[in-house]
Order: sequence, then structure tokens, then C-alpha cells
Amino acid sequence: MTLYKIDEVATACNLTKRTLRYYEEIGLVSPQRSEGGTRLYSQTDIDRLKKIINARDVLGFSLQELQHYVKVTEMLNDQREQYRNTTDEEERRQQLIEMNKTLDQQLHMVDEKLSRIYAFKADAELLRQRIQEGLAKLN
Amino acid sequence: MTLYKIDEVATACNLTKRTLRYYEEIGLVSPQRSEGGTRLYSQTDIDRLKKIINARDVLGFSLQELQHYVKVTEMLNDQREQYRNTTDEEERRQQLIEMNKTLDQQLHMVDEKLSRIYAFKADAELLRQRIQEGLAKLN
DNA sequence: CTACTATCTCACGTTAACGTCAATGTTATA
DNA sequence: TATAACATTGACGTTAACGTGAGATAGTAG
Repeated sequence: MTLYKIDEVATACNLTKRTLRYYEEIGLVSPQRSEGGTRLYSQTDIDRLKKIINARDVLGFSLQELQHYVKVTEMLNDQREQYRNTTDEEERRQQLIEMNKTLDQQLHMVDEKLSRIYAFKADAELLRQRIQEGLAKLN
Repeated sequence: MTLYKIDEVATACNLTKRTLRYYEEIGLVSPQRSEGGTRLYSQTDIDRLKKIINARDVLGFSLQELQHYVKVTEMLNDQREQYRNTTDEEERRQQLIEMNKTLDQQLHMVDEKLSRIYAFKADAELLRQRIQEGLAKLN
């Protein structure tokens, strides 16, 4: 498994090194460290970062809100490991139900956001129409 | 034309009075003033505010970005007045073309945002599916 | 091993978007 | 017209999300 140092990750994700350190500080990523303390990011870390960035940019989630989202994907990534470690089926079921709930909430938020964006879009299109009518009259 | 004082507007728009004063400070709204200096908001002001809030919340536009948007709607609202004042047809046409350009850009941004949100949604739905499979296996 | 470059950890600075007094002025009501 | 209930203008405080050095270490190419 290849590992990347902070500068590669920064350019790959279009973030600054400072931002990456900050994201670690608030618990959004947890890259491993080398013997000497240098951060080493896995491809999984990078993928997670890209998703975070997308959610931050496009959904306007705060970094605090994103920590919740991170936990869910984290748990899903650890799924197999948990499978082996957690003998307790009931506990496992509870976790899945919890995650399902979180996802439902997120999907609900996304749907509401979509409909509000559509409203905005319709509004803008109406304005554009009025403008084009205005242009037509000038001929 | 009924006019509203700051507290009514604040509750109507679900903003604080401080926020309304701040929005005026950075030029997002310009309510008239009473003789004594009290802010008086028209229904048009309120409508504009609500659109701003929606764009801020759902599109994640910064207040600075929104100033541009405000100008466009402003110009459209002043359309008739301009019609009478601007005898120069060519100038008028240029203004309309400018506004059309701005709107096109906004619509483009909105479309891109929509597609990225859909990508996020698809991702979340996939996760949910995996979770539900996991739950099914536990039975 | 050396020299050079990249990374690390403080720690203080910055900006947007408000919050929170305090002192003063304005409106509405009895 | 007095007085309670709002409003207004400073002006300083706050929080999130980083920016920007400084000084000390780690990694790497020759």
C-alpha cells in the first residue's frame, strides 16, 4: 500500500498543507506517522478527503458537521474488521441501525437542498426570460 | 405601501437585528429611514432578503458574492424607471446583455452544483444499500 | 556524512459573519 | 407629556477556518 506525504496530498486535493494539518487537528483525517513523525496518507485517506471537500463545497457543510459524516463512512470501512471482532450480533445490529438513521437524515437534507436549488434555478430562469424579452423588444 | 421596522423583519426572515444591520452595512439591503432615523423595510426589501437568505443557505454563497446577485435583481426591478430615463437604446441593450451574462453564469454554477449534489446523493444511497444488506444478513 | 529540502510543532495573525454591551435617541401609549 | 418599549450607533468580543512565520527535526541525494 503506497503512502503519500503531505505535499503530494495537498496538491492532489487542492488544499494547503496547513489545511491538512488543521483537518487532522479537528479529527477529519488521521494519517499514520513515520518513525520520525512525518504524516503518511493512504489512498483511503485521500479518498475520504476528497469526499469531505465535496461535501464542504457543494453542500456547505461545516467541518464540524462533516465529522459526523466521517464517522459513518469510517464505520463502514471497518465493517469487516468489526465483523470479526464483534461477536455480539445485537450490538452490531444496533450500529447498523444507527448508521442507517444518519444516512437517512443526510439524504433527507440533500433532497431538501435539491428542491430549494431548483426553486432558485426557476427564479433565475424567469429573470433571464424577462431579460430576453426586453432584448427582443429592442429590435 | 406598508413599511416594517427591524424587529418585524427580523422575525419574518428569521434573522437577528444585528444581522439585518450588518447586511445593510455591507450593502445587501438599503431600507429607507424615518424622520428620526429608524429603518423602514418595504415588502420588496423583505422579498429580496428572503432570496438572499436562500442563496446563502442553500447555495453557500458568501455575502460578498451575493452583492453581485443583488445588483442584478435590483436592475431588473428598476427596469421600467430606466426605460423612461434612459433614452439611449444602445446603453439599455448593453445593460440587458450584461445582466444576461451574469444570469447565465449563475445558472451554470447552479447546474454544476446540482450534478455534484447528485453524485453525493448516489454515494450516500450506495452506503445505505450496503448497510441494509448488512442488516439483512443478520436475520 | 553533509548539505539541502521538506515536515513538524508552537504560536500569533486574519477575515467573514455576526454577538454583545453601553450610551443615546425615537416611537407608541396611557 | 411622561415613560416604557424599541432603535441607533459605536466599539469591542467571538468563532470557524485557515495564513504565516520561526525554530527545531526528519528525509534524501550525492
